Amino acid sequence: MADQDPNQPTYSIGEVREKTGLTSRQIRYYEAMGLIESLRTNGQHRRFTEEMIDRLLTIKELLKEKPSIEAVRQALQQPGAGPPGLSRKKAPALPRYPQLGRQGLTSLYPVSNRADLLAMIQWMEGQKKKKTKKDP
DNA sequence: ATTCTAACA
DNA sequence: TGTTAGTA
Repeated sequence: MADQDPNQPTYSIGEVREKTGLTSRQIRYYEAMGLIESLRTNGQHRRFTEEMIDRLLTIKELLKEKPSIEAVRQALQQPGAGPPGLSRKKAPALPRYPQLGRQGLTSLYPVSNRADLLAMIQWMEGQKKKKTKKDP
């Protein structure tokens, strides 16, 4: 069988916006809500594989029947919720932003959270540097 | 020109 | 959600 192409094509958020009909705002929001993940370039720009695009299309359809992001997230976790032919072995989609919906960390003690800890630290690093347009 | 995050409407 | 500000 053909192995997975290590150079799977990826698309910018602008291309994904055209392919899915979703706005960039929605795409980013769904990611922040943990409905989907995306790749990042060195400059933090999102990249999407075709599978991610399929998932976004699924989310788009699901939102027509499900009234909440919460409901869509649950529907996505159940097998068979997506397009036929695509089987999800895992559903690694949980909110990654400690500030928004849900939390990024569950516990500090198990060192099994290394990835989450690093992600949070990087997020905090980004916060330090950012400028607020409204300074109270 | 495009995207990113945060914040405001 | 859309839009805007200030960056990278």
